[in-house]
Amino acid sequence: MTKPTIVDIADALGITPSTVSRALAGNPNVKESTRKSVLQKADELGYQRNVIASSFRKGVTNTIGVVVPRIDREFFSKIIGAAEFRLNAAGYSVVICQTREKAANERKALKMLSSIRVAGIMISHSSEAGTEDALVEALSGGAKLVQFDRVYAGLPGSTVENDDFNGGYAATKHLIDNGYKRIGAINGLQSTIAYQNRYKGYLAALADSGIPSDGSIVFPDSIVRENGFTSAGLAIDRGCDALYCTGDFSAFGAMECALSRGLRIPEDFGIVGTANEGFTALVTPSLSSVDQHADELGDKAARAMLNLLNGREEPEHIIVGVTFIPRRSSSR
Amino acid sequence: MTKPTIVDIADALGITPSTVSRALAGNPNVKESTRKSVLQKADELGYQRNVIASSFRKGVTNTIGVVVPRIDREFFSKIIGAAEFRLNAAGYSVVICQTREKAANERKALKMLSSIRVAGIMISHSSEAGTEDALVEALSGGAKLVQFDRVYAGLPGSTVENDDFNGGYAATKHLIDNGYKRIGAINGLQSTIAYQNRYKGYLAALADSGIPSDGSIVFPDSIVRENGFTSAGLAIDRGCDALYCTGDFSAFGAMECALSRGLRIPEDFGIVGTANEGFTALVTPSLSSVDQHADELGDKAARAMLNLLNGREEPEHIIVGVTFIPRRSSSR
DNA sequence: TTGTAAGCGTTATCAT
DNA sequence: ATGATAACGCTTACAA
Repeated sequence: MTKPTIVDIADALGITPSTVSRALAGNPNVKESTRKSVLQKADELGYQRNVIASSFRKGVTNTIGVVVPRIDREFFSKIIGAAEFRLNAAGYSVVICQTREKAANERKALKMLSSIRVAGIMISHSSEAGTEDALVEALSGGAKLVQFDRVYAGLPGSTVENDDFNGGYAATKHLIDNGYKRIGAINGLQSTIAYQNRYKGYLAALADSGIPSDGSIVFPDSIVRENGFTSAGLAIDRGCDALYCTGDFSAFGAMECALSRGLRIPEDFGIVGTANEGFTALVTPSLSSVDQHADELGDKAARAMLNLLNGREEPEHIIVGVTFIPRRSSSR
Repeated sequence: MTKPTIVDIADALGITPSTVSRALAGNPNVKESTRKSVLQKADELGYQRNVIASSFRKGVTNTIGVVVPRIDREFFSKIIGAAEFRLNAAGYSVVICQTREKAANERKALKMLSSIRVAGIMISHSSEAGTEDALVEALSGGAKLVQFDRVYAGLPGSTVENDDFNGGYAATKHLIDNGYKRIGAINGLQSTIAYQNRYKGYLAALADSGIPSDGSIVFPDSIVRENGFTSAGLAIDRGCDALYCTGDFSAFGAMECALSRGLRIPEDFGIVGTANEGFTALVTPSLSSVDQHADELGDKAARAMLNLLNGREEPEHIIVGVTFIPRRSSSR
């Protein structure tokens, strides 16, 4: 026997499908007794709403598309985990797409999401820019937009970002407070806004303490371990006694370099990273880092999405605070 | 103006929607010239198939549900990342659900997936058992099943698991080969089949080398860092000079304990972990570990799913090999 | 408060 | 190779 529909319920009760539909949808214009009998019969028949039919009729699904560069990065997987939790609780399912940092993949993902008529799109853009048009196109069906972490200006919808400026500021200030005198920065490719803002924080902290900045000890490379190692070598050659790093892996590379040169950490050389990856607490010496509250960020992004879906008109622009976690690598 | 449909294309071309539908679906019974004109007109009008309508008509979506305990664990996020990549390439979208190790959440997730009529379900079960009925129910609509990592017997569909036995065997054998004499095990709660199999591998390696096993140096606790520390203390008290650990965090805890007691690693004490988490290569001393090839596992699980979706009848039961990665913590 | 009836866009069946 | 037609299950004006 085939799955029961609202018609079956209606027939069994001697009423019409519209009333059943209304009762099931919680429409207030349904007599309490009618609602009760409908719900009971539905239960009795093992009725399960045909979500596809419903979505088809309404022209939109109860699905949220989440687009990230990669899901297997701790930061993103935490965000997605938290977002999924809240969205699921609100009755939405979550479709994920990875761009692997490619604009072409991002376009494809957006196309796919719009084709399955998602109710909303949550996105952290790939490092390759220039997908605004595809995003606008994907929203043409009425999907709501929440951008998080990596955000484009000039688009509709809400945004959720870290307080990157203060992350950079706090980390740098901590190094200053610990007596480091010549503090370099491995500050990431400056095409990424977040990295720009962290760098601004770094500069502000130096300025506030009357320390002149020096471009020769700033290394705007991709923040991988190897680059951290290389840049740290140059920084040390140029007289640095500390490094602010906009990533943990580059910070770790820097630490390896300093240790390989016989420097003691934190006595001779201080290092702070960013992201508070799980490994930072486990390495020797443990690595100070800026925690980005990924869980909170994911949760807030999901809430912002739900607000839009629930009819909120004015977009929200949320800043999620960061927390500097001092550890051994910079505490003397 | 509203989104164009196949009716618009048909009207514009003076043919019927059926033909347009067939042309778009790649039905061979369509004249080449007709197909061409349809595709061109579709492109011209900016036609996008209404996937919901199509799914509605066909009774099934092009969506695969993936159920895992948590997405923010490296092992699972890698699996999902790889699976998403392959499934997307095959035209499927991926819905994710987290159970957070709770059977109740797993039931809810399965219900949700069946309600959105997913074409297939890929699942690694929560540690709370007993959801077979919900799974069977969720499959009643015809969805295909692939179980991975944590697998129940007696269910339809394919399975993809690690070669846990050989992981335990190889790691233990390596310790033996490095001259460790009294090798304990932090082997995880034995309700998990994978841990059972790893433990069997451990026992077999000992037996093959003529080393008697000793239950007093086997610690079947939850494999968190703290338990690793505690168990290692007992193991050391009981004369162990090495530990096989079925997880990396417990192995790390064990390492901390050994170091805190003034033991040198690997000279005095050897440790191997399992999972090859990112941090294992970064800690001091670096931690030997069993790599589970999470990417490969995710990819193979996705392929198994695609095979079922493409009509394969006989389920596959795939074992994904593991690789022991020797590092400093056990190499002397 | 409930019923009527139309229609969402696609696809499958049957006929031509 | 194409056309005609019905149907998938639900929602929603509109009418009663």
